[in-house]
Amino acid sequence: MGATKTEHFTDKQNEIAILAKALGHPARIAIIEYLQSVDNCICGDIVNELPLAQPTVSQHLKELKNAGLITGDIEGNSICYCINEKALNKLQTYFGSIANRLINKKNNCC
Amino acid sequence: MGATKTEHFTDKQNEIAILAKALGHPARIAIIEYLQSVDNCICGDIVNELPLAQPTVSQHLKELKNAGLITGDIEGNSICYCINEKALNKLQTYFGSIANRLINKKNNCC
DNA sequence: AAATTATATCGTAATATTGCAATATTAAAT
DNA sequence: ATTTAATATTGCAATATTACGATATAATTT
Repeated sequence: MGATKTEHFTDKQNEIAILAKALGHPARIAIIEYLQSVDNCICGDIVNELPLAQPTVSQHLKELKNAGLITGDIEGNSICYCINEKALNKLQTYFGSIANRLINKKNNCC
Repeated sequence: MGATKTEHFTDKQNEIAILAKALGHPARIAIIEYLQSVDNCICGDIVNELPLAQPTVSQHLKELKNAGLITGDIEGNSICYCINEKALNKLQTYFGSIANRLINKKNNCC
């Protein structure tokens, strides 16, 4: 054991869980916030921005990329990492619809 | 090593990461969706609803509770688990503002 | 071509997560 | 008081994550 039983859940549930999991680390939240704050997605400055060693940052970037939250394009010597807007929109829409449905609910005991 | 270096990140970053991490498993997404779908937050039916053993479900519920995403109130013999709307709203607001700021940005290279 | 710069990968130690059987706890029903 | 029911906790094995030093790779500059 130790591995998640993904096959028992729906594609949508797995998809959202993968996105949420990728954002389930403060360094990766910090990376997203940094990418969102800079205009020119000045790539590898992320390493300087974060309080972690270069290989660790590289690993976090890989996880964000695997989850589909960012893209990484080769730009000569360096790499241009950018937020994938679609993935962020998915999360916004998902949590939005859950939050909205909660508002329209009379909760008997909560 | 092996432990997350939370002290290097902001409270907000850690807070969002904790919420996202708690939702980073399809079983816990399924639990949230179930709680949101039932009107009466009929508690321990979650165990019957999920394709996992009772102790495993109990553990997932505990993690959601620790993250502040659900509450668990004793209701006689059983326990009434309910979604904490505030936590869901936090996520919606957070991803909403990131997504919105992305729209208002001219991306030079993405 | 050699040196430099930017990034990724490997290897590994420390720690965390996932899952469940067995068992404990607690309240309700008999 | 026992039994039943609902849920939590313990203990453990399998696996995953986090972090980083050392090293590899690949493009750029000298």
